[in-house]
Amino acid sequence: MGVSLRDIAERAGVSLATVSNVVNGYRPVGERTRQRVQQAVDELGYSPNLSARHLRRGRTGLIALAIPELNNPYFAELAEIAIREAAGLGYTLVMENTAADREAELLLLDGSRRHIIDGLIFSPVRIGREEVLARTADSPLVLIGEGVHDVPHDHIAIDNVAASQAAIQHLVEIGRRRIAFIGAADGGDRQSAHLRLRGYREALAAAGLPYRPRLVAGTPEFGRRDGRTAMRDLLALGEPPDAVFGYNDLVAVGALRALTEAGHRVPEDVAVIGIDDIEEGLFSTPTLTTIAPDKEAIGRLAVRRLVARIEGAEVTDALTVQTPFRLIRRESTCGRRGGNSGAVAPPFRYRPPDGS
Amino acid sequence: MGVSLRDIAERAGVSLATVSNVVNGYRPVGERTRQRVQQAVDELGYSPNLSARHLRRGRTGLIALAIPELNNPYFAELAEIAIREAAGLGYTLVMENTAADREAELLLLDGSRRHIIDGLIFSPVRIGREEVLARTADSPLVLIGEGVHDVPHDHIAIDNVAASQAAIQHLVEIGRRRIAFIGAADGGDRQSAHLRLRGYREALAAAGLPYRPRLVAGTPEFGRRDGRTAMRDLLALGEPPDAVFGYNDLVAVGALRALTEAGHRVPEDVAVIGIDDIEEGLFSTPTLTTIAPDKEAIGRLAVRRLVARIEGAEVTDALTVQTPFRLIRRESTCGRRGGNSGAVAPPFRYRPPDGS
DNA sequence: CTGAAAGCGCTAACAT
DNA sequence: ATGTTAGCGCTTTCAG
Repeated sequence: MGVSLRDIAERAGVSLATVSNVVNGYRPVGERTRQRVQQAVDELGYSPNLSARHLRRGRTGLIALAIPELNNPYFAELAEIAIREAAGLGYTLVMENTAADREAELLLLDGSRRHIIDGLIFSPVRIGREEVLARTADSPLVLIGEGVHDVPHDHIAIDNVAASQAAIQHLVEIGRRRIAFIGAADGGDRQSAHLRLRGYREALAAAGLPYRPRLVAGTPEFGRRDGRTAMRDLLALGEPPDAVFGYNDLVAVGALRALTEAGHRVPEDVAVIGIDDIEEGLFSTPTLTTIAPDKEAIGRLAVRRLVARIEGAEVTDALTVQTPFRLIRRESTCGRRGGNSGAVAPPFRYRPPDGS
Repeated sequence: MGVSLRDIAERAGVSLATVSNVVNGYRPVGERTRQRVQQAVDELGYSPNLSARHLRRGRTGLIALAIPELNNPYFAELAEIAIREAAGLGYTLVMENTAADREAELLLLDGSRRHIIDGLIFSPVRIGREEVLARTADSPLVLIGEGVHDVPHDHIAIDNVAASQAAIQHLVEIGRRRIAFIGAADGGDRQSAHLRLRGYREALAAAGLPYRPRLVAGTPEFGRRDGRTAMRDLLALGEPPDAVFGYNDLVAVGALRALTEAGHRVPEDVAVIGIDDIEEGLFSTPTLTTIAPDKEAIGRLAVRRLVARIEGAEVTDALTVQTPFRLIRRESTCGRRGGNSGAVAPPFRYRPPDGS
């Protein structure tokens, strides 16, 4: 094994506790003593054994971020932010991919892994309020996304209904009337798909447009392939749509591809919009108009709330934060070519998050 | 705290050691005893405290995967595979994003984090052989990618020179003569960029084509933006190229975008090929021809080798494995439209990896 | 086949 | 300001 506190203590001629205090700064230490200890630490190359520390403290220093699709760039970007934030606070973040699987989600809530992590940031899609309430593990839980509401845990998400409305409103403003939605949850269990569908319907109503069920396409999952397949089906309709709202950017990219393959012009024949603002949408042909959530805010806030809870801030009630989003207009709805960065509209709606 | 071995032991009226043996199966246990213990475990809901186990065993059950760009879908896909494989072997994988930063890479090799992980899978890009040899940490290390060679560690990678050659050869076969390369390492420290450049040069020579330094574009990093910028520069040349080989798919996608913006047709005017086979290339317009490494093999092998070392297989020498790759022809070099999955060429070169 | 007991390295309560 | 000491929960000899 490596160098332990005891080795340092002997070398420096002091007690274990003193070394610990020099290393961690729990208690003040005399200047001369500190120097002797520091020297020993440097010479022997000490670094603490985390297993021991964690055993003693009852914490592991690990937090988990559980997401339904690691392959979705949106989550990859979110993960990157969260990892950075966690590291800054002295925690190591491990990623758990539930693959949108119900069993995996249940296991995460109460499985044996729970003993290895101090807290969990969770984006559930296949379980509901009941399951979260039934959880027995007592480590802090922060929810992200719209999967579950009204549970006694911190919760961070954008307002999906409002986001959808913003998307549809934009399509209406550029003169579209037959607006399709791709990515309604087929199985019926992805809450955010329902909310985005609701926003779609409400925005249509507000614009005085009829709701046509045939223009709503369900998808088994929410990747590029799903978007492409659904778009093909939509095109097979007698009268195809003149605009498409994708559940997310991945679905929208798939729709884009199907349209191109079928020889339709975007946005002239069909306009396309998504949600997530993944970098890919800035480079697709045409570039993709999107609703951009504030990933930075979501990732950082989630980690900060979680760490605050872990470190004992039981004071506040569970709080729900709506993070801001904005509409980014690009070629897929505007028809401009050659722009190298989508024009940024002023925030459609901005609710400044409550700092941790 | 939770339920401990002691709780179970008391409940079942046996000793600690027996419970441990029932739970872990280290030693045989009498049938009746085992049942009593099992019952207690079920009733009380025991699951082992990993910190304690790790302290005792001197291992943490954590392995790290350190990559230079989490945002690159290639690495995200690789990570997903590795996480799955690690979980199957009873390990938790944590991701470390070095962001291609030299300091971050050095820290990983010898920093304090090393005490928290049992082993490291590392894709270095800014450090070289010397630094790896100078490493003092003694936990197992598996290298992936071409960053560092000839060190006493297991190493898994594709043959970058051969991969480049395959790419160039393909471009030559479809009649291209002015072939550019985007993604030479500007700073000069990304080894794989050098190797891919070498393959490019050798393949040009083999085809009897001249090497034109002006057709080689360096990039500061290797993302979509870099590809786009470099492509623009290339187009500003008096006589632009008729084909482009991107360091990776991301760079190629950026080049694709620059070409489209500038009004060039792909592949008629300029053919484009990349390396990595990210899903995005299957949905871009045009779809992207690419050299596809066997990510599944790389990810699984890396984890398996590492775990084998951790668990004491000191027997074999460090082994270097070349994983297979293949050329996938899509629209960006073939001009076919409407195909929904790129035609798959037979493997250009296949070296079956040595199973762990 | 089962039990008793010695720590793994660290922190924190209690002394001095 | 510093030292002593009792465990955290587990694995693993060594005895029976």
